[in-house]
Amino acid sequence: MADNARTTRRTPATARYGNRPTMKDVAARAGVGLKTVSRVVNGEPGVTSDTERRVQEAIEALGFRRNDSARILRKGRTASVGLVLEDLADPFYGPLSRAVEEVARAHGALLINGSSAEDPGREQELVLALCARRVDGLIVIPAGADHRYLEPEIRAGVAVVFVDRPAGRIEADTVLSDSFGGARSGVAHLIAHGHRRIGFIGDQPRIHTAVERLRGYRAAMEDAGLPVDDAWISLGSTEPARVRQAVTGMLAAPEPVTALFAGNNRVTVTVVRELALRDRPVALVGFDDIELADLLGITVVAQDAAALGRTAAERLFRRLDGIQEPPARAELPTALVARGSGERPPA
Amino acid sequence: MADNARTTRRTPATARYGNRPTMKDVAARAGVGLKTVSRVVNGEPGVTSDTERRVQEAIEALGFRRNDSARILRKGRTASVGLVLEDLADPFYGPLSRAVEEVARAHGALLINGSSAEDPGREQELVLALCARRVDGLIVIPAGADHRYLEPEIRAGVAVVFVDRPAGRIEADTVLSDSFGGARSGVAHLIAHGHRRIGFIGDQPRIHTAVERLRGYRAAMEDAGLPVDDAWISLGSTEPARVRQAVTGMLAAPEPVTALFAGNNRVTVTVVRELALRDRPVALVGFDDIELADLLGITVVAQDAAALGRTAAERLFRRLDGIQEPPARAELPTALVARGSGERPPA
DNA sequence: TTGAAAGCGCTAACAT
DNA sequence: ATGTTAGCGCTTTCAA
Repeated sequence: MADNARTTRRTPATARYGNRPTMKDVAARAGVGLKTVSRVVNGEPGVTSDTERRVQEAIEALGFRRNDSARILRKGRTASVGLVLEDLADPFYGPLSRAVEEVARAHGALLINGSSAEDPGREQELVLALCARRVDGLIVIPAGADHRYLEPEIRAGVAVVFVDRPAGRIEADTVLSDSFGGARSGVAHLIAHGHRRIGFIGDQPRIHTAVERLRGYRAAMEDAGLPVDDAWISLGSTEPARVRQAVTGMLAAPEPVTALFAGNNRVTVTVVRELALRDRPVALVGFDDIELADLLGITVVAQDAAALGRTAAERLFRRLDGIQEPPARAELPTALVARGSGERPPA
Repeated sequence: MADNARTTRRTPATARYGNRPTMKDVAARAGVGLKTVSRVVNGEPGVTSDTERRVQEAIEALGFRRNDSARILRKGRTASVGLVLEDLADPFYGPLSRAVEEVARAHGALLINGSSAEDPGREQELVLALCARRVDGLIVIPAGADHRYLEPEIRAGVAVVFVDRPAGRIEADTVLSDSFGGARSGVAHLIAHGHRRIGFIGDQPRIHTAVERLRGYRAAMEDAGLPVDDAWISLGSTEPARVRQAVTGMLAAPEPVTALFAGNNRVTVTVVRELALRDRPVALVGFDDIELADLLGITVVAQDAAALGRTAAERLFRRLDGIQEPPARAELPTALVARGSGERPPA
């Protein structure tokens, strides 16, 4: 046993992986060659059942588990995909992430998640860290507006799919919800219920969906031949304080709005809370569905977060399977769910 | 250029990593040694600024990015941690996961997420896959009740922290919410408002928190000297249909309950929906806070999901930093948030 | 059926 | 300041 692999380690200072047994150790213990262990571990044919048994015993005895880091290095595939989103704690992204995970799992891949916190620098840092790990593919909900930093990676073979928002300054597969159409139909719904002065409170203008939804708002107003007062439009942070102020401003005007369109789930929540403080019956339609919105009677334009994730992941794995199509853009429909708040007539 | 590394590849069939340039390629292009490239890439000292510039140029020109798979193999640390939870789409786990991510990020580590879907087999499969990847540490919200399969891994040096629910049949660091105390105070709150017949609707009895909360319920009843009728207790799946049936049954009895305690967020949501269909004013306290519960006036026993995640992750990284303490159990407090539904008097 | 040898791309140790 | 060599633990290739 003097030349046991353990004793010949040159670098005992750093206990690698807690000094786990390797295939070499298993081979030594079972009295077989390294490759035979590899065959057993991977279920490859060409091993007699007797040899296999001996190897299995050695594996059990030593508590061996294959080191996938080495396998990955050798095989050149990590069987993992990265998902960079804004914030996993946002109820919109949880289901999206879960849907991606399910598709990845069906393809035998693990999912590495990262939150950009809506910071373009952090997005890039995360994406490149994932590229350094050689994830097979990447799904990105972009925070930034310029993704040229990804060009070398894509050329090198990383598959990338953008979801929820489009890529900036590069061509790439993209899966979006129909923000424009959804907002347009939501605002049209308010107009159909008699409203003529409608406020729009949305996310920051550098976010694509915010701009698209505003465009939908304007289109609906124009379709109905209604004028739009700049005071009825407020884009900015989704911080409650900012949203509250916007609501207050629009309702305090000499000719106040009689209805509001909220640009996303976080805005909607704050608007609902703010309106609950007042007597005035202001109509409301929000973009994104929210848990318990049914009980509160909140009319929403719902998008299917899970479908976004699933569609993006399926596209990604088709790319990984080698399809050679030009980058495509998919747009998923939204659904107007009338629950009361959007059907209130003007005061 | 005849002996360029590219041309001597033995395995061109499988385009590894899309045939990305390696440090060797960069070294050849910059006319320096491999180790010099490594020094530049890792910001190590001992490189003249002129050499560094040439290396940087080669890196840019080739679009080189360090292959962390190789680095990981060599260094024996993956700088990643795994988190196995029940379902990332559940609003309770999103914030928990995000909190873990933030701590991991502060330690330079990435987070690999996996959902067990409350299936012990899937939990084990995920955990072992993460061990094979040699994640530095693991945070587990267990679905199963027997974690002896982790013993070899823990002996081999993987740090594991259990959160939200304790490990089964092994000793391990654990971070829990005070389910017993929280439920007890929630039920005591209902009793203090005059209720004597109180129903308990909880999750499946194989889930530790469900049992603990039921124990809290019983303790509160006993503290008040109140009898408990078995018909007032219903444990099982959190499927809406099952919960609806439980509510219906308890309210249809000859001596119906006048208040309900809901064992977790999913149960609460369904109970609220079910009660909204009836005229009878049934009091309700739910375990877990829910978005918009404030507007619906739902009294809850709130636990801090982010704090659970943060505490568990901090414990994990202290383990990775080498502390040698016996496994400990932390228990985080809950908070009763009165909003109306729990203060309704008996009908 | 089995195994020896080469090498994935990097870093550690040791020259120069 | 820079380079050379020897692995990390696995899979691939090829020979026995």
